[in-house]
Amino acid sequence: MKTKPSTEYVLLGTLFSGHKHGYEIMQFLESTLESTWRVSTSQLYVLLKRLEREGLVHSSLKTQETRPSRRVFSLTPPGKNAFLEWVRSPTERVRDLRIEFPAKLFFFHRLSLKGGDELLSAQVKALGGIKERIRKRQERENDPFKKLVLGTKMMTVDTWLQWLRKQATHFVREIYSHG
Amino acid sequence: MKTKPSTEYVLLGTLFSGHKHGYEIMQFLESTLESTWRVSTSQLYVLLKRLEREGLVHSSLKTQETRPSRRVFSLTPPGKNAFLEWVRSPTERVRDLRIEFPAKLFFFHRLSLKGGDELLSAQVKALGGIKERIRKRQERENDPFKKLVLGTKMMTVDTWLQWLRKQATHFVREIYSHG
DNA sequence: GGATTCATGTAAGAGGTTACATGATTAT
DNA sequence: ATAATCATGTAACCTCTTACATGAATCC
Repeated sequence: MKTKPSTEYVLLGTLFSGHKHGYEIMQFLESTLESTWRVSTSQLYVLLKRLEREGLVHSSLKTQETRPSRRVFSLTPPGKNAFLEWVRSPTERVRDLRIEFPAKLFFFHRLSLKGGDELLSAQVKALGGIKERIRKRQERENDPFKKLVLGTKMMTVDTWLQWLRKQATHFVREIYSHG
Repeated sequence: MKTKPSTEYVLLGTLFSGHKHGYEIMQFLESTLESTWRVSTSQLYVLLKRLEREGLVHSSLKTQETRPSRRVFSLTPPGKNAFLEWVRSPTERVRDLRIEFPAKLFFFHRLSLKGGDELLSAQVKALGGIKERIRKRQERENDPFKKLVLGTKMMTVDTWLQWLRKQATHFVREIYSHG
């Protein structure tokens, strides 16, 4: 099965705690995820339409007296599953960690989901595998430029590993102590 | 003036040392920049066409006896300038550093360009400015999730600063000691 | 009276990917 | 014989961005 762009999972996540209409989703994202995850309004409606076509989301029109009608969206059971699977899986590519992993932690926090520790250790394990592959390539690489590039990759992975073990772990622990 | 996607500058860079035809550019990128910068063959020809339309590159057909004709590309003076300006400018967005900055260093190395130290210090300065802005936002941020995200940004900037001051500097110095 | 908020969308374009098309030549 | 190399391209599709369109209601 083809993996979806993560923005769609973020939209599913915003509907996890209950139905919302498009404009409401937009405001929610702006106020909570803010600079972490911006979706243009036009793109938002396109994605919602797609999610509905795929059966992950269901919508109905609610007319209002003094305001334009709202299209209210809610998660279907497959949509709920798709989100849960996404939010519990570690991010595979290092370049995607920057925005995707914090978003996952956000939902663990916001929705008081269980399994934050499992996600963390799964992510650490995934990065460990990547690190090992980089190390092996570094060993048999002679070209100084390619060594330099592999060095930046190794550096990035190591930095994320440290972050996962300290800041992210600390953040996840706080979810349960306060929630 | 609208900035071009950096792949186009990389193509200009491959022509800096002399004319090449499309297939040759492809092989050059595969063997030298390898995993750092991959362009699909179809996209390569599209980009070359665009660069010619914009006057940064000039081409002519060379027929061969036993092989298909080649379209040979070379830099025009504006193309040369555009490349030099790009390669000497620091990367503005942190997320672009990963692939763009090593590519710039690659060309400094490969083409024995002068001003590597200047690029390094300009990049350090640019990151310093970004770091300062993150620091200020961190100070007045209270939301724990947003603090966490700002933390990842700060971490990334710091890691790159360290890399620039050590590995990158070392690499640039070696250009001149060996070249 | 003018800007912002509410509320939803379409259209055009930028940048990229994968698949497809062609066809001779050389290496295994 | 068959696979890989040489050499150039088109077509379809995906994701996202920016601009445009509409129109009442409410805030300043």
